[in-house]
Parts: sequence; structure tokens; C-alpha cells
Amino acid sequence: MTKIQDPMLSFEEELNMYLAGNSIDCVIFGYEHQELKILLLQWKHHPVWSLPGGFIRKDEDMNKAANRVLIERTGLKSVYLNQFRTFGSVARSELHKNAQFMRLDLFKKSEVFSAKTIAWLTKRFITTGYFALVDIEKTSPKPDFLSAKCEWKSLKDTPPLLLDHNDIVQKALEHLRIRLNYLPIGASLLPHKFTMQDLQKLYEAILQKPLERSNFQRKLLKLDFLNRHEKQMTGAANKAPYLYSFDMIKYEKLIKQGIGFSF
Amino acid sequence: MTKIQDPMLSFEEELNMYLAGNSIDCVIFGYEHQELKILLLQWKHHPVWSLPGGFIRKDEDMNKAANRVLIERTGLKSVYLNQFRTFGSVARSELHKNAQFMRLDLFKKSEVFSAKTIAWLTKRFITTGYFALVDIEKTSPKPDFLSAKCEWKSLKDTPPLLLDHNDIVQKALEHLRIRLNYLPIGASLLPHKFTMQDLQKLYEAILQKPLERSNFQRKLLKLDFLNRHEKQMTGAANKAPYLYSFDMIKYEKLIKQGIGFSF
DNA sequence: ATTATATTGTGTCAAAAAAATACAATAAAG
DNA sequence: CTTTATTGTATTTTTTTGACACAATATAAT
Repeated sequence: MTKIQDPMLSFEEELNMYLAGNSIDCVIFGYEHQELKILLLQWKHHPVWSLPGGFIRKDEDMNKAANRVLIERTGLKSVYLNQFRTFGSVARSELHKNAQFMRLDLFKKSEVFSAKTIAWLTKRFITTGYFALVDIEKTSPKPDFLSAKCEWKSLKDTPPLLLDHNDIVQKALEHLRIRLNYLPIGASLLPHKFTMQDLQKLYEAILQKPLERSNFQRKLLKLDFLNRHEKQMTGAANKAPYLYSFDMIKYEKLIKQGIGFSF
Repeated sequence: MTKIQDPMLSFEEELNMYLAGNSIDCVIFGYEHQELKILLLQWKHHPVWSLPGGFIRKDEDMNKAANRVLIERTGLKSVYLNQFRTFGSVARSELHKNAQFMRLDLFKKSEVFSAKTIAWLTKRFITTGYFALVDIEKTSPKPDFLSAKCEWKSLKDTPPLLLDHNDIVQKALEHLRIRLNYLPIGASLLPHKFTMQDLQKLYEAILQKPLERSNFQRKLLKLDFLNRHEKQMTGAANKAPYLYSFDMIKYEKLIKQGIGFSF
């Protein structure tokens, strides 16, 4: 959708390219300052936030659509997205018609969209959720032409989102926690080099419970997918920690095997 | 769809009630004679088998549609269905147009469906898979008016199925195995009272590997959700096993906690 | 009636994994 | 130098797992 220059006219035409009834929503988890965050968009002319989402082209695989949608709406490329659940209640589209969505000046005044386009957008949609984990520092989110902002928001104080997007985030988080118990995670969330504490804090942020330091270290080192590098002088009055990086060959091998462990 | 009396005319009309683009497919696992089976439908006038599937009404929740579809197509009621994945590749609908689906006499000769109906049915559909585990002895599958047969087929020699239904079954099975590692299973698959051997064979059928008898027993009893009853005189020349049943209160509690274990 | 046979319930024992704790090493501040 | 906070690793304890032993027992064979 980023290519649209004259929204009023061409948006309506462009919608013919898409399946009318299915959508994609992406829950992008990022990690920064020992906090789990998600990437959200804020609409132009209206303060409501929502997940980056979009539609599926008639000639496009749903999985590919998810990546395209994420790129178009946020600028994030090469993100490994996982499908986690499809949301198909009638209530979720009723929200379109009754609640915030119609109150958007954007829609009400029809300054941007034609009546036909609004009718299309407010139909019933069944949406499929995808999630991903990314290193915030490696991203530079850009809002698309529909949005005023594209920002990382702390998961702890996620604002009220459009439609049922808060529920979608919740389900994505549950899914992520289960995954953590049988797949190592982190290669895409952390900077290239990180300390063991960084990794532990990440796990704690996802699981939302404290883990025992020395046991965490032993367990992760035993899985044998971390490379140890030089020490990092932190400037703090204590012993400097080693830096680690993921050995991607061993890491991928482990993921394929599906070796499990639990915390 | 069971209510249709004059398919040629009213099926076309009835399709207006449904979302054009989304479907449901159910993978119903059953267990009988120490074997895992799935419930399949065979089309009238054509030998091809397929998963019981159908469409979502415009005013119906997708989850509810799954139960309705299952009832309509197989007669199975009160089945607890779990959504496991949505299949949205373009290729899966191409199969509609190029492969078996069009070769069905049912479609080619248009004896049953109008051209318009065929056009509707062979459009691109994004399908959501649901799975369930049921006790075969408690079911009496009945084919709907579209189908000649509705039968349990051994998972080991599943016939070639319509479209990508074999892939869907495979994904359902993977999902089931992962689930088994963090949730106890069996309440819906076995008769009310069963022996420890019954339960073990069920686990072995799902995991497709042998488990050690005494360790299995120890592990399951420790989870403390089984009630022990009187012994069962099997008539065999050996010690009679105890009968067990699920303590549903403890069982549900365990499932909510998500207590995990692995085999 | 006695013995044989297959299967069950339970116990044991060693190996492995996980949890809890201890402690020396160390970077910087006082 | 001493203190302080944190790190890397070792040690101990507890729990879980896998392998196997063995008595109990329902019936068949003798």
C-alpha cells in the first residue's frame, strides 16, 4: 500500500486486487532495555493504535502476504513470521461497525476513502495472526501513508488497540511462551553480541518470572550453540561479563531437531 | 447442508449464506483396536476421500461453524474441536481447478451442481484446520447427502485425499504430538473406564514409539488425575488390571495450569 | 489340586537433570 | 588496600528418568 500516491482514487481500485474477507495481523515482539515491546501503528487523524495488518492479494500465498504487509506498513524487511492463530468471530467485525473504527475521522468524513472503500473495509474479516521476534536496534520502523506513527510500545502498558487486537497480542504471547519450552529463542531479538544476563532477562521478560542465574547459564551453555567472545568492560564496579553470540549453524540444527527444555 | 432436499436448485441459493473464501476442515482422530484413525468422507459418484469440511455462514463465528460443519457432514455432535492452523497457499486452490476435484463426475457432468455453484466451489479458499480426539465407540458417523460413505480409516494407510488434505492431516498430527508433551490427553478418546494399558497404547499410537510400561504407569499416576476402580477380569490367563477413569476436576485443573511432561 | 504362563503392580538402583547454594575471581569505587 | 557488586564455575541436594527385578494373580494346562 506504500505505493499509493492518490489515495482517494487508487485505493478503491487497488482493493480489487485483494481477497475480500481475509486479513493478516502481525504481532512483532522486540526487546529493548530489558523489556518486551510490540510494534504498533497509530492512525492519521485519530489517536487509536493498532497492529500492523493488511490484506491478501488474490494471487498471493497467505504466508507471503504476511511479509509483504509487514514491509508495506512498517518498513520491516526479512522478518521471520510465524503463523499462530486465526480469529474468526462475528463480534470482531461488529467492532468495526459500532466502535472506534467508525469514529475515526478518517472514515467518518470520507476525506481519504470513498464510501465504497469504507464499505469494503468494514465488512467482516477473518484475520490470521503472525508473530515474530526482532532486535529493535536493527529496525527502523516507518509508518505508511495511512499511519501517523509506527513505534515500539512496552508490552506492559500496551494502549487499548483497535478491534480485538489486544486479544490477538495476548494469544501471540501465550504461543511464544509455549514455543520457548521446546525451541531456543533469541538470535533475532538480541544484538549480535550480548551478555548472559541479557539473554536471561529476555527469557524472564517473555516468561514473566525470575530464573535462577547460575542454572540458567549452565543450561544454555550446555545446549552448545553460543560462542564466547572477549569480556565486556561495563564500567561497573564488578567483574566484567563475557560476551556471547549465537553460532547460527548449531542454532539452526537445534531448532530443526526441536530439542526441548523447560524453565 | 443436511437439510437440502433438492440439491440442484437450493444448493446454489444456500451458498449465498456463506462467506465466499473461507472454509473449515476437520481432522477427527479416533482410537480403536489400539490404532489411531481419522474420520473421512467419500464423495458420491467418485471414489476420492476427503476431510469433513464446509463453509462459514456470514453471521456465524468460525469456531461455531467448525462444530456445525462436523455435525452436518458426519453426524458427530458435542465434539471439542481445537483450531490448529490455517492453510492459505494459492497452490491449494489451483488443485481445485486442475486436479481431482474437477475430475469428479459430480462436477464435470453438472448433474448435481449448477455451473454457478461449481464456479463458487472451485474459487480460492483459505481453510482453517480443526482437530479433535474422540472415542470411536461413542460415535456413529453418517455421510451427508454429498457423500457416499463416512468412515474411520486407519491413519497408517490413509488414502490419497482431496486437495491438500493429506498435508492438513500431517500438520494436525504434529500439533497433537506437541500438545501431548504439555497437556494430558485421553479423556475424550477412551471409554469412561479403561486400563493403564489402554492409555499407554493410546500414547504409543500418537507418538508412534514404544514406551516403557512401568515408567509410564508411575508418571501418569503421579500426575494425580486418575481414579482407580475395581479390577477387570479379562478372561486372560494373567493378573487382572485395575480400571481407571479421569478425575475431570483434577484433569481440567492440570490442563489450565499447563503442567508439562515429556515422553 | 498343582503347575505353568502371561501380565500387572510395585520396588529398586543407577544415571541424568534440575534446583539450591557456595565461593573464588574481578572491575571499579572509596 | 579494602569494599562492593556481579560473574563464572563448582558443589551439593533433590527430583526425574530409564532399565530392570520381582512378587502377585487370573486362568489354562497338566
